[in-house]
Amino acid sequence: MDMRDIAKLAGVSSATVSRVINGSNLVRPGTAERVRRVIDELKFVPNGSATTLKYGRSSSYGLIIPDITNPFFPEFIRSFEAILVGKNQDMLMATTDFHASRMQQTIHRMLVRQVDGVALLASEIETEPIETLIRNRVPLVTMDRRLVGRGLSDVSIHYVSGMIQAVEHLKQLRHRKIGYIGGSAGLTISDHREQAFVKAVGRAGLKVDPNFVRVGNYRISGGETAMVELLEMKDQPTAIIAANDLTAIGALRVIHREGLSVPQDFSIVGFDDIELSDIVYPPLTTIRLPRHELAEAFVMALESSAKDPHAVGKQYSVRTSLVVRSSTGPPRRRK
Amino acid sequence: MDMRDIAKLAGVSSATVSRVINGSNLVRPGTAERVRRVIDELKFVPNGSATTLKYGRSSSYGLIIPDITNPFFPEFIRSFEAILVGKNQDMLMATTDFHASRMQQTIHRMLVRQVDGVALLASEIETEPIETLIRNRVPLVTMDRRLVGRGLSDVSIHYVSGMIQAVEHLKQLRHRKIGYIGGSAGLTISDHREQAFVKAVGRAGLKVDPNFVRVGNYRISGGETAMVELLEMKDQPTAIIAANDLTAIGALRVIHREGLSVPQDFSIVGFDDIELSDIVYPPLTTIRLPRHELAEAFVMALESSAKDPHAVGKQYSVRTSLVVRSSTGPPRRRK
DNA sequence: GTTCATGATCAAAACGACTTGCGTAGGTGG
DNA sequence: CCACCTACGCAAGTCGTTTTGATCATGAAC
Repeated sequence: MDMRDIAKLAGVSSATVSRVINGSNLVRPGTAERVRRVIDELKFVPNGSATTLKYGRSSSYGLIIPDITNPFFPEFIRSFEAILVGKNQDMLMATTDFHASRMQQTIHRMLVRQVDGVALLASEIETEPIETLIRNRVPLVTMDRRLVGRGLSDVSIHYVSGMIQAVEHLKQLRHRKIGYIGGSAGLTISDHREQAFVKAVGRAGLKVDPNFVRVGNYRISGGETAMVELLEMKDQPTAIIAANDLTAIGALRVIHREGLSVPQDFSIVGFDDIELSDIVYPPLTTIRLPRHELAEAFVMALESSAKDPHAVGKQYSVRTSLVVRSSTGPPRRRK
Repeated sequence: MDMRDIAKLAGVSSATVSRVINGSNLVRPGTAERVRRVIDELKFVPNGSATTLKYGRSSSYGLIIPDITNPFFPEFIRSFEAILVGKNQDMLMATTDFHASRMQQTIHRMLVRQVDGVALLASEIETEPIETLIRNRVPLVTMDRRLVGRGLSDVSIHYVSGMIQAVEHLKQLRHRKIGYIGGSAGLTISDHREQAFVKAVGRAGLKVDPNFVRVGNYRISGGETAMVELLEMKDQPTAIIAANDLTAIGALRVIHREGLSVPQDFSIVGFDDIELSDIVYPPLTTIRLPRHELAEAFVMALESSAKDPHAVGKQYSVRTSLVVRSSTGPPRRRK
């Protein structure tokens, strides 16, 4: 069943049917009504690939994320999808599982599908896949890469704002030795978070002890490993800020496993504010990264680039802020 | 850039390019190599909508889920996507957020996109959207609906196997009063879980006290509300099985909040075995629903239906089994 | 009653990949 | 030297929608 069948049954041409579907005002109300009735009766659904072929745009955006198992992403996707649905756009989601080859494959698939733009939240961002997209005139929006260009926008996260609040909060509780468990080594996004930490500590007039700064992997396991290392040290921090909530939860588990408690023995601060952080025990003090605003920024960036793929993209920014719960408190007087 | 440009540059006709891409043996190796080189150099990507239009199939499957925020689904999606990637199929994901209107919208979008099949894991399954798909000859695979037909398959979950193990486990610990917190009222999938519970308790020679059976909403909040109700009762169960892990975690939180402890005051058993269940305190004893096998069953069903959309679908089944952790133990001797 | 304007509708071309039947240029074997 | 085969070119047609320049109908103006 195609548009011509509808046209025949409604006694019009396929051009008129097309006009009715797309809401052109060049059709008499009576004719339009007749056509609509036939469409409803036959439950006609237009063939999207024909439209895409003809029109060159698919009304869909690609979304590439590293790991859907990290609760941060589902919460982001939820907002992202909801916004797109309101704009009659589809979402083509793909995960890379941190593999460069998956990334290549994924981008190729997005090109085949003629997506109108790609939101790239994967951390292992390399130049090659990005160039592939740009060359094919597919607008790209990255997260926290802080570079823009033709058809290339970026949504950066203002880590420092939340980080300063966190350090200030810990300082007021009389913490002086603050540790940090980062993300995976070598990712720019991890660097940004760590730099924000260093900056915030400096601004608070405290010192960063390099021994208190460890790497993780953005997952629970990384937080665990790093915390084990910290516990083996003679001199230990009294408070720890983690690169994300999962890392913080990993640290939490190790502390409990060792018979120590939070916040008495260690204060812990996470990052992201995933739903989970309010569920673990004790509920996590964390730096909130607002998912909905992030999703909104991405969609805005995608839309404006899709409208004019030739234009130079914009730099967007999303602020962070501290959410105080129960995993932070005054340090125990030890020694 | 299209196939003809490639043809021109390689000094062949577009027919030959097509033959090369699709691996026909009617091309001399040397020629094929030359064509391939041009494709690589220009990073040519064929236009998927043209192919879809011509062939009527899009090499993509739709996936509809109710709530991506429930960790069960990301874990499922992860497997589902990985399997599809291996088969060069794309995934069009959509969430309904439990709204029937979203479901309608979603299905319409899948039809427009010419998906080769739809995996429907949304619980609020109604007949209308299903009929729409069947009418358009789009193979459909449902979860736990236990109905098959032309182009309609089903993957059912064998709740009873795991449920019997759970009840048996509790019985051996000397529990006699076992409660149940279900899913949302009125969903068939909730009924199946509850029936499995009733059946398992009966088989263990115990009685089901209707007062001990409560409804939830598959989320933490539902588990909390139900647990509050149970705690207000004079006569209380000593063990509780929940319809999913989130519900169990909700119950857990209320118990802790009331200063009681698990498993001393209550034994708790969850359902799903999401990663989270190993992270909460105490780690949850739960009935494992293997996500990867579930995803495999879905893909198998989709593939066989896509091959022959006219054939009657099959009924698949995935078994469940108990995972014992620390949220279950002997009941405290009260009264 | 003819002319014109205007609005509604039509027919045909275009989008890009793929197929196919037929034609032909080379090379090989007998 | 003829027959045969292989590897390709060529050109036309397909998929379903959108868009275009062209045409038709209707009514108003003269």
